Amino acid sequence: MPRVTDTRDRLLDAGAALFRQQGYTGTGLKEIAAAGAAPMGSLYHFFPGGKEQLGVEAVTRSGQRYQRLIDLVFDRSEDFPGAVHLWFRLAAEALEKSDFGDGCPIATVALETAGTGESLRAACAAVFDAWLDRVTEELVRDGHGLRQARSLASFALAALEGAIVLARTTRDTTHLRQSATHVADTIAARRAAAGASGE
Amino acid sequence: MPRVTDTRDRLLDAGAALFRQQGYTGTGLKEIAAAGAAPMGSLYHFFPGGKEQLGVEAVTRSGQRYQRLIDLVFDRSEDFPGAVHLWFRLAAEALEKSDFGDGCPIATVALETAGTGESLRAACAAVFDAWLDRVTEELVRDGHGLRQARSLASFALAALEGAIVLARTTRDTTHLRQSATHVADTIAARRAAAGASGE
DNA sequence: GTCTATAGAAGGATAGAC
DNA sequence: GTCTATCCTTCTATAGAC
Repeated sequence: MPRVTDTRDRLLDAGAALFRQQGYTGTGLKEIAAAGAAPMGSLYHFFPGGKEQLGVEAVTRSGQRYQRLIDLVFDRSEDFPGAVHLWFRLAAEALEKSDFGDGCPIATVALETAGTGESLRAACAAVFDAWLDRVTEELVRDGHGLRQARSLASFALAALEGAIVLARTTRDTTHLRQSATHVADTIAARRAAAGASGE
Repeated sequence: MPRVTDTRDRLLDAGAALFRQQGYTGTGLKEIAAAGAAPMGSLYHFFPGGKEQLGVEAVTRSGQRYQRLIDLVFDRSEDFPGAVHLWFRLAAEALEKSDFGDGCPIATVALETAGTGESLRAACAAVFDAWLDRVTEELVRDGHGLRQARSLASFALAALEGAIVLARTTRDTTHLRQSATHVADTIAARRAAAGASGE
């Protein structure tokens, strides 16, 4: 006996996966319904707000899931520079395993809907903010002042996002390894400087 | 008496602008024709390959135009760290002037078509490679070894692209200023280290 | 080369039986 | 809650007059 949320979850997962690979406008509701093994009627039963509602919920879900991966990265790393290397490496492996299909789960949707579609843009922004909060927290724990931690978190996430753009487009994960090195080195140097000047 | 290329150029410019703001799948050919003040018949007269051909040519054109802006940035800067600050600042100003509409002219299309649409993906990759070549050349001129210059170029472009993603999504150009500082500092430190160890 | 009209397919959204 | 059939719009693409 299926739980009432099974179909709904399948649709969200299918949507999240397709949005990640093809973007929001590039994915049709019929495609999502087919991938989620559900008829159109069920899709609109669970998401009366249509594509926009499903998009917002899928982005939010993707954001939460990816945040658990960030948690895992920090759990397994000694310090922040080590976490950066692991994080970027996992991103590179995800790309390689998926023939460069699985990049950032929300960046494509974020760019597509930054100008049109305010609700989706806001959902993507909330996800980025949550990730930045988590990374900032870890940098503070690693000895950085709050202000600098915020700045470095934005920098690290930006480098990751941009490296994924370059890697997917050129089909070359070298970009991720290169950015990882420079980001990790920069943050290590910053911490040394902060420590030296009296934290 | 209109030159034969006028209409064609207008369509390319209109397409490039719309793709930049809304992405490839989010922009319709009728929209491009209307923005270019041309009927559908003219669009297919100049672009018999349809949307894909127009997309490839628009991306290529955007890439060349943006490369001239990169040239200008380097012309006006004393050294590479200074160029980074100017470059990121111009990107921030473009976003602010356009209500966060004008980000990277090709990143959205690149992410949308990375998996589907090989010709567009290749066109975007060619643009990124050309930009990276130009930046690498400048880093070499600034005293970096070729290998390190390539790596730093990829890193700098990645940080810019990612910061634009964050800025457009959160509607906050702080991300661009923060990444600019860290990228400029990192490259300055690298150059000092390379210079000290005997280039 | 320019323009209108329209074909043919795909997309989002609904209705209504079960 | 599930599923099918269908409406309406939009999209890419083409035909054909001028």
